[in-house]
Amino acid sequence: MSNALATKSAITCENCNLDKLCIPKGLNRSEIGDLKLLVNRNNIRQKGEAIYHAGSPFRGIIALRSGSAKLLSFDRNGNEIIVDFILPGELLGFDGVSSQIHNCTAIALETVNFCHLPTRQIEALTLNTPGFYQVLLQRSCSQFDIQVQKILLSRRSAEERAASFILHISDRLKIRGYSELEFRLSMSREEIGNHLGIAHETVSRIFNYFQSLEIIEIKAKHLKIIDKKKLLSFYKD
Amino acid sequence: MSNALATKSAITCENCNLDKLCIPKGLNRSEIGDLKLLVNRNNIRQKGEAIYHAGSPFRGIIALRSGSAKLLSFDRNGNEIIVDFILPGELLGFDGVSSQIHNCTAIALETVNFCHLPTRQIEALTLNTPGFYQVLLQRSCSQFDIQVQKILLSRRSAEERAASFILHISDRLKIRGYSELEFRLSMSREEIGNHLGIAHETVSRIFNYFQSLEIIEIKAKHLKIIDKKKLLSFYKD
DNA sequence: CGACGCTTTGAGGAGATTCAAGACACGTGG
DNA sequence: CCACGTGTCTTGAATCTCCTCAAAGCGTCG
Repeated sequence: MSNALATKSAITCENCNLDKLCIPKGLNRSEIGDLKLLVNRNNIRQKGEAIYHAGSPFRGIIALRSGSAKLLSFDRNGNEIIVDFILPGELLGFDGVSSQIHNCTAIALETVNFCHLPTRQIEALTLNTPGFYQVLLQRSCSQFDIQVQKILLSRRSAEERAASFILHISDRLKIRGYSELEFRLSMSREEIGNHLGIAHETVSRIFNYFQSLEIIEIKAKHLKIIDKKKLLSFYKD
Repeated sequence: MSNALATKSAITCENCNLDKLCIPKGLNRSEIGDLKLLVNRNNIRQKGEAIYHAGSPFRGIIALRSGSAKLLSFDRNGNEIIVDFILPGELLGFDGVSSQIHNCTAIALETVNFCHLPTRQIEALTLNTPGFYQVLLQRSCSQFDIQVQKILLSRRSAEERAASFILHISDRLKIRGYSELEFRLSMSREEIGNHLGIAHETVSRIFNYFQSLEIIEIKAKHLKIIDKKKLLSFYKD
């Protein structure tokens, strides 16, 4: 699954199949032309490798082209806390903009291919490409909206969080043309629980509970949504 | 306390005593000159009144000059969830940038006085004032860093959250010249609990527990930090 | 001074965690 | 190709933290 979007051909921002999702969204054709000259493409990381580390200097915004990653911070005991999962077409790196030092670490959950828009080029673009600043600001502020959703979610029960997690991944995969009803989870139960703020045993119990209700079928990392309505009602009620 | 920063004289961005905290931070003198012509000053709201509502169109960024506010969203049952408290000198409104519709509601916790930088002027500034875009982007991305801290906090015990809350308010008041050890909480136990994700009875119990340990003295809304080190150790251990 | 809202305090209960042990899956080397 | 070992996932039982419900105390403001 993760390789479906990877390619060795001459993909640029103009023909990249992520064009509806990535930085170009919000730019016109000429502006995309500007952008493609400035982006470093075809950066690769293997599973477990870091894309950047917390504490390292901010070097620019990253757009995932294939594979998935986890964005994490550390609590006072050095335990990792997974702040977000990143899917293809999603942007990464905003945790370094404010202080110019990355606040989080980004690690590949499987082989990833990404584009990199260096800091210097961001500055150049904001001067020469009027629409670019708005795209970037809009994106960074949409992170704010997303975080509000996370706060709301953090007040809900473990079952609601698990349902929300599945539905959220499903939606994001659907947007980029994957099956919304059957997919592979690239992260472990441990990582899901960490992200949702619940124990991995609880994740396991709830997934199997959903299975017993014939809402989903789950076997290891392979997930199939059987009854989306019922899953939604779990999330909404 | 809340009135110390309010004033009826001709305060502009250049002589505003919040100049280290508000939008001008990061701008040079000439840029501040540009800004002051564009800002609407001396907007007032009384306790309980809204500064803006969720669902209303985004009209620009707001800078609190005096008083405090709560920023809230609603869960599926219509209960309010307090996303943040806003103190003087802090910016408000980023929840409307991404979709141009406010995602949250902002309500005064006491009489507030604020400046308003309208959308149209933001666009003009980004074209004519090179540094402005960076300030705005930096601010919106710093919200991201703050949200990461909130995720970390949401994993911790009720006692740790309460200690963190007190220390956080203390730090923010100190920055703008108030006593860091003795101050008035402008929000109720209910609102504190809502914000921290714990029941208001739990907030009350923990505050009184801290008092029994001679870490703080608390009487109604008046709070005094007796032993900051012990409070910090509660937060860090 | 009375009423209302906010805060405190207690008792009982629910949801999720922790600890522990067993099942399963996957990759490695023989 | 199978055996083995390691890490992941599942399942159960005991425990704990925090919530909910209830009632009384306190403060504040008309």
